[in-house]
Amino acid sequence: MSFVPGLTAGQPSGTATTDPIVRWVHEFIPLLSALPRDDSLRGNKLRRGVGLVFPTKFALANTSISPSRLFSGRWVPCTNVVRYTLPTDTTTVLIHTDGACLGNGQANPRAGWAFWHASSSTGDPLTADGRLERKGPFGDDSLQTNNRAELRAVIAALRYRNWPGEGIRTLVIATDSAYVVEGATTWARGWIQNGWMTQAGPVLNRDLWETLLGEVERFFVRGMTIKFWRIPRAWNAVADAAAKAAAQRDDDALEEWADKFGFM
Amino acid sequence: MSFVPGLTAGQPSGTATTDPIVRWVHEFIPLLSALPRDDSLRGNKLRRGVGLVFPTKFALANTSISPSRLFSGRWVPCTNVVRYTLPTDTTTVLIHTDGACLGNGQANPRAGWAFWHASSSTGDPLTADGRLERKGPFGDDSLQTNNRAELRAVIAALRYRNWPGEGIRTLVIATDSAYVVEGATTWARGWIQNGWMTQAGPVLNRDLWETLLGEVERFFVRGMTIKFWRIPRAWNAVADAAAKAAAQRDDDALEEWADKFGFM
RNA sequence: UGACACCCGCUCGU
DNA sequence: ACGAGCGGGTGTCA
Repeated sequence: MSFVPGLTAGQPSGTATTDPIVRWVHEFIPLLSALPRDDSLRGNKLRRGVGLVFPTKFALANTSISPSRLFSGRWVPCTNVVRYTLPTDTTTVLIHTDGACLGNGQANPRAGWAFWHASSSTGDPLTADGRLERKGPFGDDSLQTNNRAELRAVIAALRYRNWPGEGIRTLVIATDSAYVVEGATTWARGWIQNGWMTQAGPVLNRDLWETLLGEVERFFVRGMTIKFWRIPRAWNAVADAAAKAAAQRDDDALEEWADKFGFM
Repeated sequence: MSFVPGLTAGQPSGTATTDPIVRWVHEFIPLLSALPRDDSLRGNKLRRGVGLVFPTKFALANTSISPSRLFSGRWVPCTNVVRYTLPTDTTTVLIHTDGACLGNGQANPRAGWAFWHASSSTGDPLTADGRLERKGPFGDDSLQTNNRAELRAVIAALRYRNWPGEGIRTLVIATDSAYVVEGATTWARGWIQNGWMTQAGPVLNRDLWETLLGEVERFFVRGMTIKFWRIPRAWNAVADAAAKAAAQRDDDALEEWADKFGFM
């Protein structure tokens, strides 16, 4: 998690220090005062992110070490599932996301999303999935595209459960989409500063980007952090298969945005 | 047979005419002046095509009419074989080609090619076949793949005999490989214009594509035209069986490219 | 220009 | 059921 540059820019450069406590105060106090006064950060209502805080890249992401080697299954009693956590820090949980769009860019595209968040006690992967809705989270008509599906998968994962309520302090989102990872961790800063413009015009899928940032902020004030990990496609087979299957399902795409909450 | 766009672009659009003679002059004169000055088009030496002329798709290729219904066997005295020609035009001859590659993409692939060009007077199909060489026509090391085998089959068929010498004016190559048909009739134009690049990098099997185009040009100046027909796999059983058998033969693949010329 | 996805099609195979 | 060999395209950004 890193902070929006504008909020910390006021700190005189002469006061630079390596004391982590001092750094924390300098970074955190202005951030708290910038929190929205309304209650949009409470509850689980959809909200647009304001650039308060941005996700970062998963630091342990290495050249060739796969998620399955870095994270290990750990049985979670209250939910009765096996989540994948760091052996050194069981409050850091891994989720794989993926989007699919059959006929992407063609006449009748069908987009679907999925994420893999746990395994059953018998070892079967537990996934959630769905068709991409015809409307965005704020009611905008939208197209069925691969990139919207990738973004939708992440938002679905973030909104699936009250993750901090499970004691999770860091959620690692593993995806093969550089669009998602770079957008959330790098490009979003610039977009917020320049009014959501790109070289070629307005940023596309802005509604989903803002929703994603909104979720990150909602979790931030509850002490949970979001990290992104760009993984090779070959490491994302479970979520990939689920997303393809969801896109293929014969039921038509829902008209309106519809959150899917996990049991409990 | 169609002409390279750049060579006819000089014709003022105002002179458009439907007179076939005039059209022929406009198209053919610049083409002739673009012919290579050297003698690379004479004899039967291997040469790289330069984009002078491209094969086209067989126009009579229809939804569901099979080669065996469209072409009929016709005894050719001087060679003592039965060739398959159009009843309405016995100078148009049909050849089936196919490539095979056992263990394609695996550790030790074995590629072979075959074509079916005639039948004996007793009705047995006459085919030619071989293993794919380890080196390309210009000496490049190359892999044993299905697509190289498909291309090799076409080149082998074209170089098998002095076809125009038999009075043939159109050679129809029937293959189940869309890679071969689209590549030769559609994609090759673009490749020549942009330096043999594709979205993902250099065009693969360029040596074989250039050789194929070279043969087309060699025949063009002798008044013979090459047409391609994409047929379903089920219609290519004879060539398929021969190609598989050639790939399976225990003799190792030849190191160097080796043309096979038919008897006579 | 580059990158990562998402596909569509045909073949070749295990 | 799985994979590779090949091409065409769009979705998106820097």
